[in-house]
Amino acid sequence: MLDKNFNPESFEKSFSFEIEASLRKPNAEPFMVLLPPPNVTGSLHMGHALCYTLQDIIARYKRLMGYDVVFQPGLDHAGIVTQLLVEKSLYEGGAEKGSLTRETLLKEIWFFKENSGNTILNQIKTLGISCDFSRLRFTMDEDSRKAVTKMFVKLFENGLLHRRKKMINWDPLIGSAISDLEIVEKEVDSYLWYIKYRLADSSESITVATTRPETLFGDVAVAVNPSDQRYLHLVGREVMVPLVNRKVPIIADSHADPEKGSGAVKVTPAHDFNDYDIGVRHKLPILEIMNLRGELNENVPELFQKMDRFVARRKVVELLEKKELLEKVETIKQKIPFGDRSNVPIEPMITYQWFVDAEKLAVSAVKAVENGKIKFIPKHWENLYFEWLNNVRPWCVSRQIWWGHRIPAWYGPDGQIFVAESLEEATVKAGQFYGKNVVELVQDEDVLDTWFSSGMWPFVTLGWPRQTSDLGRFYSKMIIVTGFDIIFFWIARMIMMGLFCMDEVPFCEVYIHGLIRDEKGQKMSKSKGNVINPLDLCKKYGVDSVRWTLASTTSPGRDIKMNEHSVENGRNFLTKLWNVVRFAKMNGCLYNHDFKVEDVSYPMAKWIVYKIKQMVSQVGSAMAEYRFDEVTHHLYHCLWDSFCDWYMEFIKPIFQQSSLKNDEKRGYDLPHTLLKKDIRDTTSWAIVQFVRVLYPIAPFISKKLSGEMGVMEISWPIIGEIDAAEAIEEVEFLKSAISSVRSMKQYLHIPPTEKVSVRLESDSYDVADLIVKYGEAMHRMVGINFGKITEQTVPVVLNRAVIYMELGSKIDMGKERVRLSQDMKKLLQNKENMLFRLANEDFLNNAPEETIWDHQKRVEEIEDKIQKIDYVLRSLEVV
RNA sequence: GGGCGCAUAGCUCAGAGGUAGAGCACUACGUUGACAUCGUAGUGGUCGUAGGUUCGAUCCCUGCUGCGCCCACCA
Repeated sequence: MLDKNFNPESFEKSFSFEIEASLRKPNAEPFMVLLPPPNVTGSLHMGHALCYTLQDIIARYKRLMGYDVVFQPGLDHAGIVTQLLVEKSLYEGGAEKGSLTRETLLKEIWFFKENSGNTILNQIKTLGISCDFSRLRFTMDEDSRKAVTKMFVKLFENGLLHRRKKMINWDPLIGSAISDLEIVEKEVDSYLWYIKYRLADSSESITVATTRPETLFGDVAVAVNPSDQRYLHLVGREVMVPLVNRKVPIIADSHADPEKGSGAVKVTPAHDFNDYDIGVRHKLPILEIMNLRGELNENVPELFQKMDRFVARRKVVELLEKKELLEKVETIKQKIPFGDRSNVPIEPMITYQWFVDAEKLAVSAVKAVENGKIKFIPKHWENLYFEWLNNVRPWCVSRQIWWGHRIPAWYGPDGQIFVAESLEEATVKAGQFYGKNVVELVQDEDVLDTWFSSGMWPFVTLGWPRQTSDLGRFYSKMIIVTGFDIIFFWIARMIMMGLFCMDEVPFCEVYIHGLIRDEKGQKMSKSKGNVINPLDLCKKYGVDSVRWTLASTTSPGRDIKMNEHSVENGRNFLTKLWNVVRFAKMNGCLYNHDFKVEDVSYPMAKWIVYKIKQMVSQVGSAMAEYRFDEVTHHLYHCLWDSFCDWYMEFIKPIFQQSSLKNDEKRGYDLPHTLLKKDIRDTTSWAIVQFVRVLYPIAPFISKKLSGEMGVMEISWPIIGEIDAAEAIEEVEFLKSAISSVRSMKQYLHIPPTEKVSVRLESDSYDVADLIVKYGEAMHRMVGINFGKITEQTVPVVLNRAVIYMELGSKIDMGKERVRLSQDMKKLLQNKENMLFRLANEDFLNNAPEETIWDHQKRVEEIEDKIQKIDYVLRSLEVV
């Protein structure tokens, strides 16, 4: 027997889903869910919990629907993050800065990976995520290394990958190039300094406004707008760069904006993207004044050499002021780019890097979404995808760090590049190139952007470059579930690389979920201290409750405001189900495998079968559309409202009849022995359907309760056809009768426990039959006895029936009349509205037939009620 | 500057061209055998704003306002 208390912890640990996750169905339709591989350094946060839960729901549902499902787990080596983290812990452990060699650091990181990489995997298992862990992959495992290397060579040989000297975003803290995507703009308080540049050949000067005075050492020109009348006469003349007194020209370039600053701008091609472009346009020299650590180099006066860029800034300003070259200073709000991992301002630097021609790869990637081969859910995210890909710039894939896939390029003594899958191959190529056998080759020091390997994940996890059977079977039959923030980083790159490499889209659906926020709608962050740990929630409320809550609060295109309250809600629902099963077992219900819904005859049973059939189909449609909120909604209301509140209450007398004494039976005897078995079977059947449909969302309790009902295998319900129209009518009538009587009792302040005698009158129903079938239940549910009425009565007007309640002297006839008159007024108003519409010719001509028919039916119903109330009102007048 | 999303009950959010919904909260009443992690009955909304299309708009279209986000630029 089940515990009285619902305690998820007591059974959650006893279920493992590894076997069913690894089960293959070679003859079924293939379907794959590709888990976005979490970072090895990661630990589970709410975002993971949501993302993974949704995928798990999909994977489990697809399994139930008979698909051959691969739910592929993995871990991402997360180059920069991991290296920073391990370095930090080593330094904190006493290692001297700069003392680490490539080999020792890599050894340490691998050690860290072996020991900590499992943390998040175990957390994923705790959440009940049914990945096939026997397929676990790591983005830096040997197979991945081979694949990445091959891809690099392939891109290179197709002319889509080049090594170029270009200006890139340099992160001085990490000491590496980073891509455009790894930058975050931050608004900071800053200054705009107005600096006087003296003309070389006169005492005149031109004022230049800048936010970066320290870069003036690298100035090679001053630019003004060609249409700026103030400065036109100066174009072509020369100015002295302050502090170094180097002559540079004044040039006309449209980049200079007369509205901004002083209208004149210093040009530093080596350290600013726009200035670099100006430099190219005007064939200006490039003067680099900074090293890769963000310190000024030997091209600046000695005083400033090796000085940090921000220290140098203060010093420069100080000196300019002293020399009276500083005209004025404005305080401004400025947005400047920061490295997203290092959180330091990035520095544009001209360096050699490897670039993928993303512009070329983007063409087919855009097409694949345009022509519907890949669908985003919700669809509007496609706009974002298009916007980015249509303006995509070369992707800088080289990183000057050590943790990652080493770039498979080797350099000859003269700098000649040999891109190959191995040193041996490179050596052969070099031999051919130089015409001799022994050539000393040096491998590129850099590693690849982490997203390079992630971008290949859909086919690498399927075995590529080996032509495995999985690769042919599951590639492009996938769904990806993820947050919008990695549409560029990951989704777009998977599509580009997949199309390039496999000539086919990697997946067909991309489900983009919302962000989890705190209850005030703020982003969760450690610094704000508003982080909710999903595992804490699981511990407190049970994993299933958390999963249920995540599913029920997610809706397309909307972020989730998370609070514990909503988890309580989920827990309460599961508790309800738990108690349903307790009730069933107390009454001897066990799943009967021979039971057929077609054989059900008792109307209440037919009704619940119908309700469940309807629910299953609604849940199925919702699942197909990934509307997890609707899935839970339908389940919730079918179980709680239909099954618990009505079905269970109605069948109690049948289960409990035997315990009643004769004088308590009030003559509502039914052929109980027969009925009891039918009802037991129906009840068990119903519970099993609930538990099955619940399985994708709350697998632990589903398994547990399914077992309790005697069903070991969970499968999706298949429900036969039944003709339930009459039963539905009857039950809906009973429901409205009971609700109305309850309402009336409350209205008249009759205590719920007080029994009331009633008389049911109807020309549409067989009153005696209803009383035999449901009298006992109605007695229990509302405290009414069917019998003779002698005293004053109050009528409860129903559809096609009236119930008269005996109330003795408690009724205030005057009050009753007022109440009924008010009801009447509303009904008349309602009827009038309907009739007005029905009298409108335009309405009749244009509205769909169904709508018109609906209106007419409604009028009939209203008229019936009006008639009854009218009748009752008149009878009250007689009294 | 370009783009996207959102605006419905006190709160969190569904929703559909034809009688406005749920959960929570709130009010009143109620624990004898499934469940107080509960039950019953209620209160509560001119669906942001101004126009347009339509027989009919809260839903479709346009403008506006407010909030959130993305991209680009910023000397």
